[in-house]
Amino acid sequence: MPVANLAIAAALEEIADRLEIQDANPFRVRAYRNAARTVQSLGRDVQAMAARGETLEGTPGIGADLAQKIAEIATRGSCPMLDRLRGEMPAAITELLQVPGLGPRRVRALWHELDVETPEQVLRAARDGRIRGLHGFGEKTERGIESALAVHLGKERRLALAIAAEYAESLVRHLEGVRGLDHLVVAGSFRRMRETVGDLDVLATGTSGAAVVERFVNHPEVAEVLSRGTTRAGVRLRGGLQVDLRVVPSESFGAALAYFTGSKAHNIALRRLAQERGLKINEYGVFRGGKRIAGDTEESVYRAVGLPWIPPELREDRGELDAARAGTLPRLIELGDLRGDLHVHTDATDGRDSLEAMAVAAQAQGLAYIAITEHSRRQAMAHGLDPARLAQQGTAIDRLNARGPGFRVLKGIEVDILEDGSLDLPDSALAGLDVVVAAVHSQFGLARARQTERILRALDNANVRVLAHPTGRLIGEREPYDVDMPAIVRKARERRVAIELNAHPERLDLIDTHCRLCKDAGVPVAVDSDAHGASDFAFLRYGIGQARRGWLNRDDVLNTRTLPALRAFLERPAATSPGNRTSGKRRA
DNA sequence: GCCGTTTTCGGCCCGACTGTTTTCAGTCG
Repeated sequence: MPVANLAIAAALEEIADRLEIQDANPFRVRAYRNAARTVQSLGRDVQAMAARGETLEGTPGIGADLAQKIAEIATRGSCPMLDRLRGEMPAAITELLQVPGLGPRRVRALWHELDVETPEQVLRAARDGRIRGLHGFGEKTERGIESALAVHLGKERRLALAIAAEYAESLVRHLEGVRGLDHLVVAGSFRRMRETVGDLDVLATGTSGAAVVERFVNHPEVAEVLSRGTTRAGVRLRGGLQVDLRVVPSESFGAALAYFTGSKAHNIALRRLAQERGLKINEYGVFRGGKRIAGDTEESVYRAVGLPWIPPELREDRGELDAARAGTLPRLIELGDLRGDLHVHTDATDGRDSLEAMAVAAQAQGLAYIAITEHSRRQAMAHGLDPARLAQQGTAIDRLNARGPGFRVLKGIEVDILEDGSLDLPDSALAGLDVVVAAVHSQFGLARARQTERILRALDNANVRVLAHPTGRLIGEREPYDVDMPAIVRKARERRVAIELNAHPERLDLIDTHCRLCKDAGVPVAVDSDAHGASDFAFLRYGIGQARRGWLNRDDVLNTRTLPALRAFLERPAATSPGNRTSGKRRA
């Protein structure tokens, strides 16, 4: 999504937060939250739309009023209502809503009764014992707030999916031995393969909930038990990750799985659909009146409301229910569909393993080909290749391929896009390669227009076949650089260039909504590991998760193609007369 | 604030757990 959309969504969330603290109509609050979500996952740049005088009116959940407010926020960063709300309450107060255990009512009470408005002030009030005296608060609540605030002020709260996966797998192993345990699944955003995970939701079915809960709270990593009942418990692990467990009867497995997989927005939409049919969905099943009519499997739940099963990665209320109803759900790509990997490093530059070791590992992963794409010379710290070393590596690749048929190693490069949009290696060095992957590794802070122009110019070089990690973000570390992604996708279509979905767990760059942008434009996406070591091909699983979240099917992904079909795509258009914009080399 | 072949007003998803309560409000997912 364009960065500006994120800012607009944040402003809408802020309105919702402040309205909530003012005890506004909850459905009005929800309207703002829904609008924020819509703007955030929109493929179009709302700021650019506003500049053209277009609004979002008519988009589901956005009427005349919200459309007008969004346009104003897009133009000047705020709107009169937000200005007014900001004037009526302290600036930092919305941050308190992020603290577990603090909702709008308590935040309002703390602010009005104790005149505290920042996390630090509330923490001090808790430590001074000033909170327990307030109506509706007690000593335990005060201690809960104190400990939640200490965590909140300590560190960021969302973990990369790959890290969460290690905890999830450990928890599953720990619980598997419990007697009477039937199903055991980690649901939630983890199952939806979101790029970061705020907490883990473990769902179990079986005869003895108490036994499962008992085993669960005794996991060696548990630092604190937040709650425990006979069917549900919550803990915080030593690393700070919160894990919630829920145990339901086996006949409710499907309903509970759907329920705890979410997303919340998807569930709300699904239950509304059920309501229209005179049904009620909860975590125990689908009910007509008092009678249970479905719930043992997820399929049965969706069937009850007239829909086919919807893959978890799509459950974000971004049109999947309509698509399911229309029978147009995509047949999502699977890890096994990948035939190759077009972004791989070796120890010739900053990789950890040799060319041969990388080839062996890729083969073990089930791939039929890889492209070796080292950094170019500008990346001095990574020992980037100059033309001579690139040629040397080509010779080594020839030798490897000569050993026999079957697995193939392609010659490539991850060439730097320099600040002016030119490439870090001359065309003469690039022309002989099988695949040229271009990427930005410097000057992340350029203004949007310049950054976009820089990348567009790089794509005009006819040697470039793939644009790698298109926004340069590092999850939780570095923001994406500010680019006009719709413009880049348009250029990629025009130049027949693929766009990479970098599967490295810290990158996962392309994001899901941009995957859909590519899909809709017919621009192939390359799901690549960016492997710097033999074990890194395992990253592909996360790239596939992200691709599925972006609605991609096998045909949308470049490296599902057979080697001959891939080569056909990689082939440079024959040189033609200048000015032909779909083929031919650009003038230098 | 949005939305509507039953409605332009009156709806808007559902349940568990905790703590502070004597029957429930607040929060969370």
